[in-house]
Amino acid sequence: MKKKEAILKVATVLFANKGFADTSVHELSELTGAAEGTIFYHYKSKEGLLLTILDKTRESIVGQFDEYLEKRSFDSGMEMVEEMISFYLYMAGLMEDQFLLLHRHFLYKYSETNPEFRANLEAIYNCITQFFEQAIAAGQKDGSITPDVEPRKSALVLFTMVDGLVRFKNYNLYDAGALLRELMQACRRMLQAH
Amino acid sequence: MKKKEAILKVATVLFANKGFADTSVHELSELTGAAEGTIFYHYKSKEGLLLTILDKTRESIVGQFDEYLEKRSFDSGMEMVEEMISFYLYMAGLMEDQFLLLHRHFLYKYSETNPEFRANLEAIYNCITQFFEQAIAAGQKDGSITPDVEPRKSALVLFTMVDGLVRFKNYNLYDAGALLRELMQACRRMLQAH
DNA sequence: CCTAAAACTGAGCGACCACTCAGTTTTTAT
DNA sequence: ATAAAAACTGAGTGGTCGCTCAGTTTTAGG
Repeated sequence: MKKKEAILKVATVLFANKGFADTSVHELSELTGAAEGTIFYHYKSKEGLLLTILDKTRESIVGQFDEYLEKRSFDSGMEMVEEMISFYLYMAGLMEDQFLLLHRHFLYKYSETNPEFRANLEAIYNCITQFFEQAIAAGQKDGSITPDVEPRKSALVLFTMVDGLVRFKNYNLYDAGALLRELMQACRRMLQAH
Repeated sequence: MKKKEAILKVATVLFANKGFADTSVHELSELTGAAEGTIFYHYKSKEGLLLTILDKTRESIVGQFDEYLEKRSFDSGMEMVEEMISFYLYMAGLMEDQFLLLHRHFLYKYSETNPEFRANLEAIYNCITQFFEQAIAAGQKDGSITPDVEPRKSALVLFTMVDGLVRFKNYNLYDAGALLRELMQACRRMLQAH
């Protein structure tokens, strides 16, 4: 069971950082110490390996979000929004390769033809956006968030911002850390009741 | 000169939609009617072809932004911000393939080792973010935008949002059109003076 | 019409690709 | 200890890749 895990781990890093087509099975074999045949023994194809990685990624992300929100409680909806943004960015740092992978276009190409890819991606995005939506709806109930915004759509706009920040970091475009404070302030201004 | 252009056009579409590694020179040859040798006659390598595409993309995007902002004038900084967001999204629709290409990771991989890639990407991002920054600074002067925000960082947050929306559209994640109104409202709330 | 430059061709090359399979080693259960 | 199952191996296969190059066709100027 050692090599099976090693293959998955190394493949996650390489697929995320080098790309799917640019990572050869030969390379995976060299870096894991497993023969090429072993890779195909555990995962029937290179695409199958990618799907397994995506599966584990979904499991991990959705699991950690569920766990976090079960344990935590919040004084207000607005606080929940802020804490969720922090937690998202914390997770993106913790699972850097997986979040980088989620920004890779080949996943979305496969999901056009393979429903298993599609289902995993949808599960991840739905989980996150739904929690944002719940937070906004809760905030509108307790008065911490303005009733002028539409919860679902605002949740997507929030996600756009947070996910964009992660993309900045992953693509080495701008210093994401320096923007965190400004992003938080922007979200607060965007949602706060008067 | 006919085939040289055709190669560039077809390659732009395929690199953006299928990816760089997943597009073969053979395929480009078939779709353009040019022999494989012709492609290497005009562009010394596949990577050279990609660089030429990026070069034209930068030229086009920066050129159109400059032209737009030279011709237009705005009543306030806030209006300029709003119009720039509209124009960005308008351009992203007009040059769909080029904007999709800019979200492709292979460009950022090449830019780590090839300064010509880096320079083109920086020119594009600097152009857009600087105009956003100018708009915010102008708004702070004319009183339409709150002095509480830092122009440069807020410009990057704005860009995060707009670029994220384009990504949603390109990746077929959510209906970007339905989010436009909410995004605009979010930007206004985020920046408006009291 | 002539000629030189520019545009174009496609067979061929070595390298690499994902994947297979017949056989070996290791693990597990009895 | 033994046998069955699971894990693992790596040489081999057919195919595709980016790219070259010797030669042909088209274009442009005098």
